[in-house]
Amino acid sequence: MRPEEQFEILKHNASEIISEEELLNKLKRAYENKKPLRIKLGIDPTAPDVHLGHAVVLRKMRQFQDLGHEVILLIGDFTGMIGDPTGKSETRKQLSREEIMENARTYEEQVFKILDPDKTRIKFNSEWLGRMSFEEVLKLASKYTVARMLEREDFSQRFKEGRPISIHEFFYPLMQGYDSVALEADVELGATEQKFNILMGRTLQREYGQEPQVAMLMPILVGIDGKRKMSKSLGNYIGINEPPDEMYGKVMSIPDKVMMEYYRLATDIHPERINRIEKGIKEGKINPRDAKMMLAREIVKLYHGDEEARKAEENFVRVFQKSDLPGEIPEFKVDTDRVWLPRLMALAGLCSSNSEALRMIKQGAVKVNGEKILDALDIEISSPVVIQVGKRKFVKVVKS
RNA sequence: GGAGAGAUUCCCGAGCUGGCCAAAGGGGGCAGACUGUAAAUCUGCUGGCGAUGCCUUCGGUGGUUCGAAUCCACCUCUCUCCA
Repeated sequence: MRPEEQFEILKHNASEIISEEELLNKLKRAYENKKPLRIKLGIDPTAPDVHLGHAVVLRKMRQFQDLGHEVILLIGDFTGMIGDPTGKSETRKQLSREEIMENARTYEEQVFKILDPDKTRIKFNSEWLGRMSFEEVLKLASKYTVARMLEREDFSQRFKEGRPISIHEFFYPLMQGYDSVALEADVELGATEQKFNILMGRTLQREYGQEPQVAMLMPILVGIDGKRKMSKSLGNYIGINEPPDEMYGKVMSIPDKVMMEYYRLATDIHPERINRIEKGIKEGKINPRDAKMMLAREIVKLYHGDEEARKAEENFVRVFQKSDLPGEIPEFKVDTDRVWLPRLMALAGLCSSNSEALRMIKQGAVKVNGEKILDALDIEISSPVVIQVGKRKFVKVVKS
């Protein structure tokens, strides 16, 4: 494909490209020399749950791949020892070789739902970072100043507020930047929050006599709470490995006001059609709920296929619009005839403790076989019993 | 190296003239009502335990006391100012 066309495709949805001109030039050169660009995406080996937020970047990665470029998934096994300084995270415990490999494997499994496994190279940055001598580290550290380091928002803010910053945290951006040097990356992809680190790569590449990489920054997808960025630790994420029903339900629970963001960043629907949907909602021609159902179906389809998406929608309608039981309810086996309800709820994973179960019961959140229960009773399990907690948690208790 | 300040339950943050403290208030979260598993609003809950009581929790370890988040000693960590 012609470089200009490639450029237009790649530019879509990106929140910032530094610089567009450089990217276009690199694309042109790659085209002329028939030498694909080398695209870097760094990932942390500590979070094996890939979610829709990651997918925004990964899907862009896939575009590069489909255009014939070389994609490198860089597993930050060495940088993972520090952890990207977010201010919250203290120094992370060092992961063992096995843990890292295990995490990397889990990661691959998920990531290859989006990327083409045959066209993806995987690298570990311990390969070069782990071998650096102290002298080389000093050389690296001399390339940047404290003042410039403090420009990073996270650092400056913590500095200003008198919160601790450990010296070794300064090394995170340096290390990430050095990865680009070691890989001779042409483009580094990341979320906008990665801007500082990715720009560091440019600086260091220049210092080490290479042509600087293009920084390609993708927008951050807001979590299902509609407020903060999607992340595992905030618990507001939709994992790409989640079962269809769960995924569908989570999409339905996002606030209306972020729905269009999801349309744009998490689906493959054509932008013009998205605009029409947006307009339709504004003019009251489309019910926001229906638009959201379409969105949910679309997202589920992406990761589970058409059929599963259709089933998830059916289930959703049945459970939440007709307040029926879901088609499939997870079973929980017990080997006694009578169980104290709170205990049963805790054992079946519907609540985290007996005490919480008691609270739930008191608040009228618990139904047994469709009947609201307000007292902590014993339950007979001679025949299967369906317990519902809140709107969405169901378990069928069966005697084993 | 010196001088001060501080570390509280998921988070922020009161309490710190010892018992009324499982610990105010807010945030977040969960649940109920209303809905479209949306938003807004109102209400309740928010350490564990078959439970009007008991157990573990207020940076760590010891101590004083009938009794300590609260007092004392030492330790660890953090911040601020000085060098």
